[in-house]
Amino acid sequence: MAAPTSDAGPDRKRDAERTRAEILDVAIREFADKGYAGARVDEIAARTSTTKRMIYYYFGGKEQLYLAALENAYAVIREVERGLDLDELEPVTAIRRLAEATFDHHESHPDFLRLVSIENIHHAEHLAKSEALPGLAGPALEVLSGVLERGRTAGLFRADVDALDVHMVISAFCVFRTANRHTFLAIFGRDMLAARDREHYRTMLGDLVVAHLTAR
Amino acid sequence: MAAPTSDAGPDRKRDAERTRAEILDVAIREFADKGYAGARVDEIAARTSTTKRMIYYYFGGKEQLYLAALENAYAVIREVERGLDLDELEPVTAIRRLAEATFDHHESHPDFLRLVSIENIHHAEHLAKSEALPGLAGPALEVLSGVLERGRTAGLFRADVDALDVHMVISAFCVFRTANRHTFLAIFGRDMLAARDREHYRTMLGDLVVAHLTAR
DNA sequence: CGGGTAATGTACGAAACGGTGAGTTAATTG
DNA sequence: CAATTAACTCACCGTTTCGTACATTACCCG
Repeated sequence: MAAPTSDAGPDRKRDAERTRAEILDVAIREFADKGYAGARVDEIAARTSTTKRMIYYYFGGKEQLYLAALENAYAVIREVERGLDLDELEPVTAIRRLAEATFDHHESHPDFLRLVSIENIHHAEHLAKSEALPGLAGPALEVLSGVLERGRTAGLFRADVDALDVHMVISAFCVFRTANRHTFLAIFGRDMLAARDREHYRTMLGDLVVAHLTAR
Repeated sequence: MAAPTSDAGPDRKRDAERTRAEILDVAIREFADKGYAGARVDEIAARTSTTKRMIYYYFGGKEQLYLAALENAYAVIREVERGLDLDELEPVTAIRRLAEATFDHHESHPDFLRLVSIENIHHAEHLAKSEALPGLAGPALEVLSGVLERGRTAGLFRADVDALDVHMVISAFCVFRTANRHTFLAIFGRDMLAARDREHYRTMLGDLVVAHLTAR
């Protein structure tokens, strides 16, 4: 009489959604860790409580599984962006808040970044096939545009910086910090993700963006 | 009597160095394009004028070949850094020059960046084995430290920014622009490497760094 | 010029890998 | 309860892929 919500075990009931989700979860980690070509379908299967056959049953193949993992990662970051409410804040504070939210997300979701890096190595050819693609740009830019507009009319920000460029600077900083962590550590001996330097980098990002927007 | 320096052809003499160099050249492109696991030894061999056997003869195996490619890429960027002479320049100009040199190098050597990205996916485990590793940090930082010091004593720069952080910002910008080109294009419809925007990004990087250094 | 060695070409093996055919058990439904 | 379908298991296949044993050719030097 074990509850059907129990984790694993011999009395685990058949559950399509759970099985699918488990495969996807393991796949995200495996792809993020080894890259597309380096990931092994057999290995993914072995780390689940099901078999390799189920991967093909639910996803169709390695490539579709990878795409599903990638889309899932992007879906999560959109959640964060939507949850932000910056309209009430003073422009400079709002920009800082936005930068810090991006910073925090990248730090707490390292797999996302790794998948993006991997996707870039493959020239974003899988992402191009994704049906979710059109909706990906929206949230981040709309929020940012609003804040910039307010800052400009208040005479606080330069007029010649566009939203996409600001987004680029924020992303570049956060992406570099996590995506290039290992070579940076190997060469310069500094771990950009070390806990003790976290606040330093977090405020540095805010400083950087605000300085750029308010320069001259 | 064809010159032994001729490119290819039936009368090409035996030449160990040339063969080795040709393999390495092809390998760099192949690894940069497909990643470590995605690259195929047979494919690399096919693109050279020699055979797969030679790869094992000269390099020992796929992993050693990859490491050789990676080291070669790093060797090239150090050349650029050494060639810079910023001591005569006014600090603000010197910083701009340094940033632009990094910018230019990343633009003209896309393979280098891709190999670094790939190496990060593999947690820099190959780079850690490299004997060339200790010499990699030097040049870039020494030059930068000097400029910062001069800027500080001249009262131009903030006192609380260290060289490695500045280097990080410059790298982050340049790396993001090339390493994340494809997903950025797919999502936002802007090609960060488009020729028409080149000057825009180049001056933007200078603005960004200088604004950060001179803020407050 | 002839022996020796460095350089190169050929052909193949063994294991890894993505993918599938066909049957089996559990849930659902009339 | 029988029939139907969804979820799942197991064993297996063909190909790719890294690596190598072995034969062969060009070059150098006494």
